[in-house]
This record gives sequence, structure tokens and C-alpha cells, in this order.
Amino acid sequence: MKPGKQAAFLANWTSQARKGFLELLVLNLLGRREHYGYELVERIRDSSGIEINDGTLYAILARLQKEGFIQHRWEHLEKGPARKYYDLTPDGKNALKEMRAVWEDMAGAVRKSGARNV
Amino acid sequence: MKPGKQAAFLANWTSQARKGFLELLVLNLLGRREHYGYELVERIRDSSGIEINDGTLYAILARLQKEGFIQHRWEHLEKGPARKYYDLTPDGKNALKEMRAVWEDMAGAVRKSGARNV
DNA sequence: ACTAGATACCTAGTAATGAAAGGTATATGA
DNA sequence: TCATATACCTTTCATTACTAGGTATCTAGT
Repeated sequence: MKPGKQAAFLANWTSQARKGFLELLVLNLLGRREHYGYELVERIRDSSGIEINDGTLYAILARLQKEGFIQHRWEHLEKGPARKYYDLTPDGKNALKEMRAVWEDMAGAVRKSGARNV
Repeated sequence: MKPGKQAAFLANWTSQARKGFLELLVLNLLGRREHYGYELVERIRDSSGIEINDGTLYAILARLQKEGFIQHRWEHLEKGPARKYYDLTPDGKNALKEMRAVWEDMAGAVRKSGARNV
């Protein structure tokens, strides 16, 4: 196989595998405490080592709010751009519970299906 | 929120979250031993409880073979339709290792980010 | 005063995948 | 004869992450 082809496949696969996962990650973090958007980008990168484009994150936040799973309040600082703080609604907490259960099923299936000797 | 909306969201989210995951699951199973397509559908359902449409599975197998990660041999039985047995190529084993590493990072991030009290 | 960079928000277009709904063919049992 | 199970495959659609843009405020350096 061509040398770059492996890397290209993995990059694309990773991008696909992150679908859904990123939403769960954001809800998980908002379940701990409120965050503003830019803060989430930094926190995800620094604490999880997961890179996320800010454009991707804001799209996720917009979707979650449209679903009624998160809500926001503006905080206008004396210095610097205003911040939009998000936290979970009761519907969001319910959705998070169900999403975690689905995720656990998937993680369990990967564990069970994985051979040790490949 | 409308009663059916929660369920509709979860179904869609699950569908998105399975992207990538299903390919990893298939490679994991083929890493243990060879399987034919129809067998994979049953095995995934029976041992993991994960439902997978056979059309989805055959598309995955076609992609993985196009990438050079799996190969097949035909088995013509005396009775019933012929079976197409798949197993991993060396490239497939390498890809599987890398995909598992990415998956572990994601699973770890979910664990670390998850609050216990939501 | 000007520039670069960091902070903080947002949008439009593209590519890739799972799901649904179809199709083909062989064998079995009512 | 008809339904069901086995076993393969294709086409179309909806959704989401990524890329590459954009706006605006503040700070630091020249």
C-alpha cells in the first residue's frame, strides 16, 4: 500500500468515529458544570487530548440547544468579548443518561469482540 | 418536549455514533477468525446485542476490501447459497491496531469527562 | 499609530457513513 | 404454491465532522 494511504484512511475513519462521540463529550462536561464555548474547546484539548475545531463545537452547541438539551446565559465581562455560558436542561440530563447507556453498549461490544493477538 | 421527540433524537444520535464503530467491530471479529457476511450479522446481534442491517454490513465489507484490509474466499456448499468468507490482511491488522488506539482515547475521554451525579 | 496574536463568537460548503428499501437466488416446510 | 430462511448486493437519503472562511474586543510589541 502507498505510504500516505494508511494515514489518510485513519484520519477519515477517526472523523467518522467522532460523530456522536463529540456530542456525548460536550454533554458530559456540561453535566459537571457550566462552560462557555471557547472554554470547552480548551478543556477538551487539555484534559482529554482530543482536538476539536471551534467551528465543530459551535455547531454542536447550536444543535443541542435546538433540541432543548442545553440552555445559555450571556456574561458580559468588563474586558474582552462576552461569554455564552451553557448548562444542561432536565431534558438534557435525560438524554445524556440514555446516550451514556448506548455508548456503554458500544464500548462493551468492542471489548468483547477484540482479539488479544492481532 | 413532545413524547416522541426524545426517542427520535436518541435513534438519530445512535445512528451517528455507530459511524466508524461498526467498522471497528467487524475488523475486531475478523481478527479472531474468518467469518462470512451473513454470519457477522448474526454474531453481532447475538453476542453483542447490536443490531446491524445487512445492507450496512455488506457496504462495510466492500469498503474494507477496497482499502485492502480484508480478503475473501468463496465457499460453495452442496446445499444453499454460497458463502464469502473474509479475514484480515496484514494491512488490516495494522489498521485495526491504530483504530483501537483511537477508540481507546475516545472511550477514555468519555470516562474522564463523565460526572457521576447527572 | 499600526500590527499581530489571543480571546470569543458564528456560518457555508463538502465528504463520508448508517439506515431504509429495494433486488437476486437457493433451499425448506406448510 | 407460498412463506420463510439463508446469503449475497445496490441505490437513495439524512446527518454530522471538517475546512475555511467571517466579526469583534483586547493586549503587547514596534
